[in-house]
Amino acid sequence: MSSAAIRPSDGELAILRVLWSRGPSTVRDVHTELSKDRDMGYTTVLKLMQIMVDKDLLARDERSRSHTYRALQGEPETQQCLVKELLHKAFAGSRRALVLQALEAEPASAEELEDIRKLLNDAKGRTR
Amino acid sequence: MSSAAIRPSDGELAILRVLWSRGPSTVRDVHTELSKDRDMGYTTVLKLMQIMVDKDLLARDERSRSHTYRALQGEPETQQCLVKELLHKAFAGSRRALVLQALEAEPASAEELEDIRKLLNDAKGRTR
DNA sequence: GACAACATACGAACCAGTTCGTATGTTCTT
DNA sequence: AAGAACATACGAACTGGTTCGTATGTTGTC
Repeated sequence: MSSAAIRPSDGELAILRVLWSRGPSTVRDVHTELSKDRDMGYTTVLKLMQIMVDKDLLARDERSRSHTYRALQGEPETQQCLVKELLHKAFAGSRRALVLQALEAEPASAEELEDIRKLLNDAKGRTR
Repeated sequence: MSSAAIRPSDGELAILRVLWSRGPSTVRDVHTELSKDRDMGYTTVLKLMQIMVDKDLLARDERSRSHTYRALQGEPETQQCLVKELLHKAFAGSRRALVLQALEAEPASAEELEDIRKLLNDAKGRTR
Protein backbone atom coordinates (compact mmCIF):
# COMPACT_ATOMS: atom_id res chain seq x y z
CA MET A 1 0.00 0.00 0.00
CA SER A 2 1.18 3.50 -0.78
CA SER A 3 2.41 5.75 1.99
CA ALA A 4 0.28 8.61 3.27
CA ALA A 5 0.12 11.79 1.24
CA ILE A 6 2.51 14.59 2.06
CA ARG A 7 0.88 17.82 3.14
CA PRO A 8 1.93 20.48 0.64
CA SER A 9 2.38 24.13 1.58
CA ASP A 10 0.37 26.81 -0.19
CA GLY A 11 3.00 27.45 -2.80
CA GLU A 12 3.49 23.77 -3.38
CA LEU A 13 -0.21 23.24 -3.74
CA ALA A 14 -0.41 25.92 -6.39
CA ILE A 15 2.25 24.09 -8.38
CA LEU A 16 0.62 20.72 -7.89
CA ARG A 17 -2.62 22.12 -9.22
CA VAL A 18 -0.94 23.17 -12.43
CA LEU A 19 0.69 19.78 -12.81
CA TRP A 20 -2.54 17.96 -12.13
CA SER A 21 -4.35 19.90 -14.80
CA ARG A 22 -1.58 20.11 -17.40
CA GLY A 23 0.19 16.85 -16.80
CA PRO A 24 4.01 16.72 -16.76
CA SER A 25 5.37 20.18 -17.43
CA THR A 26 8.51 22.24 -17.47
CA VAL A 27 9.25 25.00 -15.01
CA ARG A 28 8.47 27.50 -17.72
CA ASP A 29 5.07 25.98 -18.32
CA VAL A 30 4.23 26.15 -14.65
CA HIS A 31 5.58 29.63 -14.27
CA THR A 32 3.60 30.89 -17.23
CA GLU A 33 0.46 29.35 -15.81
CA LEU A 34 0.96 30.70 -12.30
CA SER A 35 1.80 34.15 -13.61
CA LYS A 36 -1.82 34.54 -14.68
CA ASP A 37 -2.80 34.86 -11.03
CA ARG A 38 0.09 35.78 -8.80
CA ASP A 39 3.20 37.64 -9.83
CA MET A 40 6.28 35.58 -9.03
CA GLY A 41 9.76 35.26 -10.52
CA TYR A 42 10.80 32.35 -12.68
CA THR A 43 13.55 31.23 -10.35
CA THR A 44 11.12 31.24 -7.46
CA VAL A 45 9.04 28.60 -9.17
CA LEU A 46 12.16 26.71 -10.15
CA LYS A 47 13.47 26.63 -6.60
CA LEU A 48 10.15 25.57 -5.22
CA MET A 49 9.87 22.72 -7.67
CA GLN A 50 13.41 21.59 -6.88
CA ILE A 51 12.52 21.49 -3.22
CA MET A 52 9.42 19.51 -4.04
CA VAL A 53 11.55 16.91 -5.77
CA ASP A 54 13.59 16.57 -2.58
CA LYS A 55 10.38 16.09 -0.64
CA ASP A 56 9.14 13.47 -3.10
CA LEU A 57 6.23 15.61 -4.11
CA LEU A 58 7.46 15.72 -7.68
CA ALA A 59 9.57 13.56 -9.97
CA ARG A 60 11.93 15.10 -12.48
CA ASP A 61 12.85 13.92 -15.91
CA GLU A 62 16.24 15.40 -16.81
CA ARG A 63 16.59 13.92 -20.24
CA SER A 64 15.93 17.11 -22.14
CA ARG A 65 17.52 20.40 -21.27
CA SER A 66 14.30 21.74 -19.91
CA HIS A 67 13.53 19.22 -17.23
CA THR A 68 9.98 18.05 -17.03
CA TYR A 69 8.30 17.52 -13.70
CA ARG A 70 5.30 15.45 -12.74
CA ALA A 71 3.27 15.23 -9.57
CA LEU A 72 4.03 12.18 -7.47
CA GLN A 73 0.82 12.30 -5.51
CA GLY A 74 -2.65 12.59 -6.90
CA GLU A 75 -5.19 15.30 -6.43
CA PRO A 76 -7.71 13.27 -4.40
CA GLU A 77 -5.09 11.95 -1.98
CA THR A 78 -3.80 15.43 -1.41
CA GLN A 79 -7.25 16.86 -0.97
CA GLN A 80 -8.12 14.15 1.47
CA CYS A 81 -4.99 14.81 3.45
CA LEU A 82 -5.84 18.48 3.71
CA VAL A 83 -9.47 17.92 4.57
CA LYS A 84 -8.59 15.41 7.22
CA GLU A 85 -6.21 17.85 8.78
CA LEU A 86 -8.77 20.63 8.84
CA LEU A 87 -11.40 18.26 10.13
CA HIS A 88 -9.35 17.54 13.21
CA LYS A 89 -7.76 20.92 13.75
CA ALA A 90 -10.90 23.00 13.42
CA PHE A 91 -13.92 20.72 13.61
CA ALA A 92 -12.99 18.23 16.31
CA GLY A 93 -13.59 15.51 13.76
CA SER A 94 -17.20 16.46 13.10
CA ARG A 95 -17.84 16.01 9.42
CA ARG A 96 -21.34 17.27 9.92
CA ALA A 97 -20.06 20.62 11.13
CA LEU A 98 -17.60 20.78 8.27
CA VAL A 99 -20.21 20.12 5.63
CA LEU A 100 -22.48 22.66 7.26
CA GLN A 101 -19.88 25.40 7.02
CA ALA A 102 -18.99 24.37 3.51
CA LEU A 103 -22.60 24.78 2.47
CA GLU A 104 -22.97 28.10 4.21
CA ALA A 105 -19.75 29.50 2.82
CA GLU A 106 -21.61 30.58 -0.27
CA PRO A 107 -25.18 29.85 -1.33
CA ALA A 108 -25.46 26.52 -3.09
CA SER A 109 -27.41 25.88 -6.22
CA ALA A 110 -30.05 23.20 -6.33
CA GLU A 111 -27.96 21.10 -8.69
CA GLU A 112 -25.00 21.32 -6.39
CA LEU A 113 -27.09 20.07 -3.51
CA GLU A 114 -28.43 17.27 -5.63
CA ASP A 115 -24.91 16.23 -6.58
CA ILE A 116 -23.91 16.08 -2.97
CA ARG A 117 -27.02 14.14 -2.11
CA LYS A 118 -26.00 11.47 -4.59
CA LEU A 119 -22.63 11.33 -2.91
CA LEU A 120 -24.34 10.49 0.34
CA ASN A 121 -26.32 7.71 -1.22
CA ASP A 122 -23.18 6.16 -2.60
CA ALA A 123 -21.52 6.48 0.76
CA LYS A 124 -24.42 4.75 2.42
CA GLY A 125 -23.54 1.56 0.59
CA ARG A 126 -20.09 1.60 2.10
CA THR A 127 -21.27 2.14 5.64
CA ARG A 128 -19.75 0.01 8.33
CA MET B 1 -22.60 43.49 9.57
CA SER B 2 -19.46 42.23 11.32
CA SER B 3 -16.16 42.20 9.48
CA ALA B 4 -14.79 38.98 8.04
CA ALA B 5 -13.22 36.47 10.38
CA ILE B 6 -9.46 36.51 10.83
CA ARG B 7 -7.68 33.37 9.74
CA PRO B 8 -5.95 31.98 12.82
CA SER B 9 -2.69 30.06 12.65
CA ASP B 10 -2.51 26.54 14.04
CA GLY B 11 -1.38 27.62 17.46
CA GLU B 12 -3.97 30.32 17.60
CA LEU B 13 -6.67 27.89 16.59
CA ALA B 14 -5.72 25.56 19.40
CA ILE B 15 -6.15 28.39 21.87
CA LEU B 16 -9.43 29.50 20.35
CA ARG B 17 -10.76 25.99 20.70
CA VAL B 18 -10.09 26.03 24.41
CA LEU B 19 -11.76 29.39 24.83
CA TRP B 20 -14.77 28.35 22.81
CA SER B 21 -15.31 25.32 24.94
CA ARG B 22 -14.39 26.78 28.34
CA GLY B 23 -15.53 30.34 27.88
CA PRO B 24 -13.35 33.23 29.11
CA SER B 25 -10.22 31.81 30.72
CA THR B 26 -6.85 32.73 32.10
CA VAL B 27 -3.56 31.83 30.49
CA ARG B 28 -3.11 29.20 33.14
CA ASP B 29 -6.44 27.62 32.31
CA VAL B 30 -5.58 27.48 28.66
CA HIS B 31 -2.09 26.20 29.29
CA THR B 32 -3.36 23.44 31.56
CA GLU B 33 -5.87 22.41 28.95
CA LEU B 34 -3.41 22.43 26.06
CA SER B 35 -0.83 20.53 28.07
CA LYS B 36 -3.05 17.47 27.90
CA ASP B 37 -2.17 17.11 24.24
CA ARG B 38 0.94 18.96 23.30
CA ASP B 39 3.81 19.85 25.56
CA MET B 40 4.40 23.57 25.54
CA GLY B 41 5.74 26.10 28.02
CA TYR B 42 3.53 28.44 29.97
CA THR B 43 5.12 31.55 28.56
CA THR B 44 4.66 30.24 25.06
CA VAL B 45 0.92 30.21 25.55
CA LEU B 46 1.06 33.59 27.23
CA LYS B 47 2.98 35.15 24.39
CA LEU B 48 0.69 33.67 21.80
CA MET B 49 -2.38 34.98 23.57
CA GLN B 50 -0.85 38.43 23.85
CA ILE B 51 -0.22 38.43 20.13
CA MET B 52 -3.79 37.36 19.56
CA VAL B 53 -5.01 40.36 21.50
CA ASP B 54 -2.99 42.59 19.17
CA LYS B 55 -4.60 40.88 16.22
CA ASP B 56 -8.08 41.31 17.67
CA LEU B 57 -8.58 37.62 17.94
CA LEU B 58 -8.97 37.86 21.72
CA ALA B 59 -10.08 40.46 24.22
CA ARG B 60 -8.38 40.76 27.56
CA ASP B 61 -9.84 41.71 30.90
CA GLU B 62 -7.03 43.02 33.11
CA ARG B 63 -9.05 43.74 36.21
CA SER B 64 -7.73 40.84 38.21
CA ARG B 65 -4.09 39.98 38.46
CA SER B 66 -4.58 36.92 36.28
CA HIS B 67 -5.99 38.46 33.15
CA THR B 68 -8.89 36.67 31.59
CA TYR B 69 -9.17 36.32 27.86
CA ARG B 70 -12.15 35.66 25.66
CA ALA B 71 -12.45 34.82 21.98
CA LEU B 72 -13.51 37.72 19.81
CA GLN B 73 -14.68 35.62 16.95
CA GLY B 74 -16.99 32.66 17.09
CA GLU B 75 -16.35 29.06 16.21
CA PRO B 76 -18.66 28.89 13.18
CA GLU B 77 -17.26 32.06 11.61
CA THR B 78 -13.76 30.79 12.05
CA GLN B 79 -14.60 27.38 10.69
CA GLN B 80 -16.27 28.91 7.72
CA CYS B 81 -13.28 31.10 7.04
CA LEU B 82 -10.99 28.08 7.07
CA VAL B 83 -13.24 25.91 4.97
CA LYS B 84 -13.69 28.63 2.41
CA GLU B 85 -9.96 29.02 2.14
CA LEU B 86 -9.40 25.30 1.65
CA LEU B 87 -12.26 25.14 -0.80
CA HIS B 88 -10.56 27.60 -3.08
CA LYS B 89 -6.96 26.62 -2.56
CA ALA B 90 -7.37 22.89 -2.97
CA PHE B 91 -10.78 22.19 -4.49
CA ALA B 92 -11.16 24.96 -7.07
CA GLY B 93 -14.36 25.89 -5.30
CA SER B 94 -16.03 22.51 -5.76
CA ARG B 95 -17.95 21.76 -2.61
CA ARG B 96 -18.93 18.46 -4.06
CA ALA B 97 -15.32 17.37 -4.24
CA LEU B 98 -14.70 18.64 -0.74
CA VAL B 99 -17.61 16.72 0.75
CA LEU B 100 -16.55 13.64 -1.14
CA GLN B 101 -13.08 13.71 0.37
CA ALA B 102 -14.47 14.48 3.78
CA LEU B 103 -16.65 11.41 3.62
CA GLU B 104 -13.86 9.21 2.36
CA ALA B 105 -11.39 10.44 4.93
CA GLU B 106 -12.74 7.88 7.36
CA PRO B 107 -15.72 5.55 7.05
CA ALA B 108 -18.92 7.28 8.10
CA SER B 109 -21.59 5.77 10.31
CA ALA B 110 -25.16 5.58 9.12
CA GLU B 111 -26.25 8.15 11.68
CA GLU B 112 -23.59 10.55 10.55
CA LEU B 113 -24.77 10.26 6.99
CA GLU B 114 -28.33 10.81 8.07
CA ASP B 115 -27.33 13.94 9.96
CA ILE B 116 -25.66 15.34 6.92
CA ARG B 117 -28.62 14.47 4.79
CA LYS B 118 -30.82 16.58 7.03
CA LEU B 119 -28.38 19.41 6.58
CA LEU B 120 -28.89 19.20 2.84
CA ASN B 121 -32.64 19.34 3.20
CA ASP B 122 -32.39 22.46 5.29
CA ALA B 123 -30.05 24.00 2.78
CA LYS B 124 -32.48 23.27 0.00
CA GLY B 125 -34.97 25.67 1.51
CA ARG B 126 -32.42 28.42 1.31
CA THR B 127 -31.49 27.75 -2.28
CA ARG B 128 -31.28 30.70 -4.54
C1' DG C 1 32.87 32.33 -33.21
C1' DA C 2 30.22 35.71 -30.75
C1' DC C 3 26.16 37.09 -28.72
C1' DA C 4 21.33 36.55 -27.16
C1' DA C 5 18.20 33.60 -25.09
C1' DC C 6 17.26 30.37 -21.92
C1' DA C 7 18.20 26.58 -18.58
C1' DT C 8 19.63 24.96 -13.77
C1' DA C 9 22.03 25.67 -9.20
C1' DC C 10 22.34 27.78 -5.08
C1' DG C 11 23.29 31.15 -1.37
C1' DA C 12 21.08 34.67 1.15
C1' DA C 13 17.49 37.52 2.77
C1' DC C 14 13.06 37.83 4.52
C1' DC C 15 8.64 36.71 6.80
C1' DA C 16 5.28 34.62 9.96
C1' DG C 17 4.74 31.61 13.42
C1' DT C 18 6.48 29.42 17.49
C1' DT C 19 9.15 28.71 21.48
C1' DC C 20 11.29 29.89 25.53
C1' DG C 21 14.60 32.21 28.89
C1' DT C 22 14.89 35.85 31.76
C1' DA C 23 13.47 40.14 33.98
C1' DT C 24 10.33 42.08 36.84
C1' DG C 25 6.40 42.82 39.73
C1' DT C 26 2.50 41.00 42.92
C1' DT C 27 0.46 37.96 46.18
C1' DC C 28 0.40 34.44 49.56
C1' DT C 29 2.28 31.72 53.32
C1' DT C 30 4.73 31.12 57.38
C1' DA D 1 9.54 40.37 56.80
C1' DA D 2 11.39 36.81 53.85
C1' DG D 3 10.80 33.56 50.55
C1' DA D 4 7.90 30.68 47.48
C1' DA D 5 4.63 30.84 44.07
C1' DC D 6 2.74 32.93 40.45
C1' DA D 7 1.69 36.70 37.17
C1' DT D 8 2.98 39.62 32.92
C1' DA D 9 6.46 41.61 29.59
C1' DC D 10 9.56 41.09 26.17
C1' DG D 11 13.83 40.10 23.61
C1' DA D 12 15.91 36.61 20.98
C1' DA D 13 16.47 32.36 18.69
C1' DC D 14 14.69 28.90 15.64
C1' DT D 15 11.69 26.98 11.95
C1' DG D 16 9.54 26.37 7.48
C1' DG D 17 8.15 28.61 3.66
C1' DT D 18 9.02 31.98 0.06
C1' DT D 19 11.48 35.04 -2.84
C1' DC D 20 15.04 36.41 -5.66
C1' DG D 21 19.84 37.79 -7.28
C1' DT D 22 23.61 36.03 -9.26
C1' DA D 23 26.64 32.45 -11.13
C1' DT D 24 27.18 29.26 -14.50
C1' DG D 25 26.32 26.24 -18.33
C1' DT D 26 23.81 25.07 -22.87
C1' DT D 27 21.53 26.08 -27.12
C1' DG D 28 20.54 28.55 -31.10
C1' DT D 29 21.19 32.37 -34.42
C1' DC D 30 23.55 35.63 -37.18
